[in-house]
Amino acid sequence: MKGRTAKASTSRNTDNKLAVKKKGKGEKDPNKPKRPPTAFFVFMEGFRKQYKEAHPKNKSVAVVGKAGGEKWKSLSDSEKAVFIAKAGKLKAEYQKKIDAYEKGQNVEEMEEEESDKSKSEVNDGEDDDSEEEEEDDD
DNA sequence: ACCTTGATTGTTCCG
DNA sequence: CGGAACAATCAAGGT
Repeated sequence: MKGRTAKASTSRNTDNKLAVKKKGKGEKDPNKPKRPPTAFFVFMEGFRKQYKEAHPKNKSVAVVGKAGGEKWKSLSDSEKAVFIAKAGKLKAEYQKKIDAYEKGQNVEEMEEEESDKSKSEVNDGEDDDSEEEEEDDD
């Protein structure tokens, strides 16, 4: 959870007309990156396979979903941290893709005028190769 | 569609 | 104008 500490209700409304989001799924962007899997999904990726081996005759993903959810809650913080770390990396990469995607759509129409326009370089240097596997035994 | 949880996003309101 | 807080949508997996 980020800084979004869910406060129950601060009585901050007069008419209760809170966010009504629409699907707006009509937009088709070929370059639009999908959302990266959350820690739970990353965990599920392996869990599904595991479950499939334990129950090769199962066909419902729903069953695996429920089982995964329960297992997930049964994991220790340290174990979950492993997936969270992976999700964190994926999220970072996703943000990078989004950056590129937005820039691609933004060929022109730049509201932000930068006096200095000499900067149009995307970081291509990949040096982050430190595989860190922190496993903490409880 | 079933189903899970987390993350991102959109919307509204207060300072 | 910006952040805080909340509400809703979306991400995959297999038949």
